Parts: sequence; C-alpha cells; structure tokens
Amino acid sequence: MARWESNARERLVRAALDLFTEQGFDATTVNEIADRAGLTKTTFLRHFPDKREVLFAGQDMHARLLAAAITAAPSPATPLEAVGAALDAITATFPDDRREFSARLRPVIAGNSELQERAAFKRGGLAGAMTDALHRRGVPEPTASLAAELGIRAFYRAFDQWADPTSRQTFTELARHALDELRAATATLDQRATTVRPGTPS
Amino acid sequence: MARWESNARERLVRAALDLFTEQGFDATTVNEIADRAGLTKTTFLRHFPDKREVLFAGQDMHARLLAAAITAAPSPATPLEAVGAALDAITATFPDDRREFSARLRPVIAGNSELQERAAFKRGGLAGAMTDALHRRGVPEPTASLAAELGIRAFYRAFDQWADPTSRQTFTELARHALDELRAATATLDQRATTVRPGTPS
DNA sequence: GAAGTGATGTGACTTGGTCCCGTCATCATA
DNA sequence: TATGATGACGGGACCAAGTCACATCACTTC
Repeated sequence: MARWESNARERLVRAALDLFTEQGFDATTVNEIADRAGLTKTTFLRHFPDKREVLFAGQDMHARLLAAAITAAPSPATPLEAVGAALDAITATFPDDRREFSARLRPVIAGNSELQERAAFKRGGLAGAMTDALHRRGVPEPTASLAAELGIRAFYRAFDQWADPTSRQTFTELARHALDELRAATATLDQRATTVRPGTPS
Repeated sequence: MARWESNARERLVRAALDLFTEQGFDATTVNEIADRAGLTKTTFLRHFPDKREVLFAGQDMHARLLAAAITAAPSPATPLEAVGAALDAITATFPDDRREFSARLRPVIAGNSELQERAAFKRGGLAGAMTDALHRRGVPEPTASLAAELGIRAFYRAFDQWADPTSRQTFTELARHALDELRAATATLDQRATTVRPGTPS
C-alpha cells in the first residue's frame, strides 16, 4: 500500500504511449516521456527497467494468473480444457476501459522491431507459465507445450479482435472461439487441399 | 564477391562467442570483441547491426531456405508434409562443424534475457516465413500458422538434441522424429490422463 | 600509374541505462 | 508535538551501445 498513491506509473505509461504514437518509439527519448509526465528520467527508470517495458508492464501478473487458473482447473479436465479455463480467467480481467488503450498499443508495437522483440519474449513467458502449470498437472511433453501454445495463439488472436472497435463480442467469447478454431485446425494438418479451392487465406 | 576475402566476420563471431563464454554477454563490450578480433568497434557495428546480432546472423538465409523448400514441395503434399520437407532442407545445411559452435551458443543465450529476446524474435521470423509460404500453397489460417509452429518446435527440439555431443543421430533424423512426436501429441490435447500415471514430465 | 571502390580506422556525438546521494513528504511512535 | 523511519523523487556523474561523418588504405581496373 503506497502512502501517497501517486499515479506516477500511469502518467508515465500514458505519456509514453502518446509520444510513441505521435513521433514513433525511436524518436522519443526517455527524458521526453518523463518530462511530459512531470517527472525525470531517473524516476521513469525506477518504475520501468527499460524504455520498452513501459508498454509491457504487468505481464508477469498475467503469467501468474494463467498458471493459477490451470492449476485450479478440475482434475478430470483435459489439457485443452485447462487451457480454456485459463483463457476464461485472463480475458475476464480485461475491462472495457483497456480496449482503446490496447487498440493504440498495437500499431506502435507493430512499427518497431525492438518492441516486437519484447513482445515475442513476453509471449514466450506466458506460454512457458502455462506449460509449467500443465506439467504440474501431469501433462507430459510435448503435449503440454502444444496445449499452451494453442492457448497463447487463441489469446492473441482474440486480443486483436477485441481491440478492434468494430467488434461486439466479449473478449472471453472471442478467446473461446479462437481456441475452438485452433483445435479444429489440428485435424487439418495432415489434410490435402480438397473440395473448396482456397484462394487467398483469411 | 569481396576482394580481400578477409574473414573479419568470422573472426568477430569467434571472438564474441569466446568472450561471452568467458565473462558473460553483459560483461563483454563491443570494444573488447573488436580488439580480440584485431578490429575496431566501428567495424564490428558495420558487420552486425548490434551486439546481439553477432550470435544470430544468417537466420534470414534460413528463413528463405525454409520458405523455398515449402514452395518446392510437391503439390499434393499436406501442410505437415511440406513442413517436413522444409525441415529436411534446413537440417541438411548444418555441417557437423557447427555442432560444437551450436553447443557453445546455447548456454550463452540461456544466460541472458536480451539474447533470449532476440532468439524469440528470430524464432518468430522463421515461423512467419513458413506460414507465408504455406499461405502461398493455399493453406488457410489457422492451419498454416499451426503447421509452421510445429515445424519450428521440431526444428529447435532437434537442434537441442543435435548440439548435445552425446547424440549420434543426424540432425535430419532428429527433426523428423520430433515432428512425428508433435503430430502425435496433437491427438492427446483432448485426452484425459489415463493408464500410465505420469510422474515428472520428461 | 591513375582513378575508383570497398573495407577499415578515428573521433565526436546522442541516448539508454546504472549508480550514488540528497531532498522531501508521509507515517508511526513517543 | 517532536522525532525517526520509510519510500518516492530529483540531480548528476558515469559507462557502453549505437550513429555519423570523414579519413585512410588495399586492391582492382582501365
């Protein structure tokens, strides 16, 4: 429990996202971000270990949440059912307030390879947390990694759709649907192109 | 075609890996690497866009190779067969000379999160290249991404085994086996823990 | 041999990130 | 009310990564 409950972190995140959107990630210095938030470079780096992390903070909590949900899943659940439970749990923690923020975040990350690196790393961390939790349930390799991978793919797919302001479904619904699609796709890996002539893939 | 055919790049890579192994990635400066290679910091940064890239250079070639092999696969091939062809192609390009180098590379990357970030990013690049190539074959989403993902997982799994000096199988054999295991695992995603009581997962 | 080309060297510069220390507001306790 | 502890913030020195402009040198080609 912080004593002043200052919103320094939040101010820094907002200032950073604003500046990154306006001038790009590279063209924005840590000093600029801190200035706009009414703080200093030192304070910025006290809150975030590096400049990129200001956009990714809080992912550790997500990893713990996913792992906890998998651990808490009923014991007869299949690997994919446990992963589905984890998706239910994590998607429920995204308030609608964050949709606009998420929507602004995506192009910034897409436009900078350093941020894409960090995103790829964080993604791996989330998948690893799920994999470990599945291991603790007794799910062997490579089933555990695979189930976790499907979960992560479903999560990001649903996240993209949810962040799109035209979307009307809930994050949870989108994630469940994405996971179903992925499960169905596993059956098509050994399937030759047949009846429907696929044009450009969607 | 370089005129002097100087082996500056190779000297830099070897010096870097040596120093990273000796003192760690963080504790090694670009100047040190360049010095040991008989060159300067500027020359290092001319060959590699940043300090990390000295350990990952050449991955773009691998991405092109994977994509080309998928494109060249016979047209009735299933997605996973095309991916298998890509694994055959890429594993064949790893001469046994590189085993020791690869074995030394792994712990260095494992010991530094910046390098893990870069590795995760490169991994995504390889998967993306395979996914695109599968799209061009008419494989729809999310089947294409999934097949590519299995291919990449099989590649890295086999790479780890191949880099282990106690391993006797060829890289190609290991990759094929890893892909088979992954394909088999897709059938276990909806399967409850049954007969064999799994202890610690392997 | 003269001109061109590409690899390397030199040094100045910006910025990210670390570290140490000082300041100040808040809280707990006497 | 005084006092000490704690935690957030500011200031500035410092190092290393990475960029840039310019000079040099080896080798090729005409």
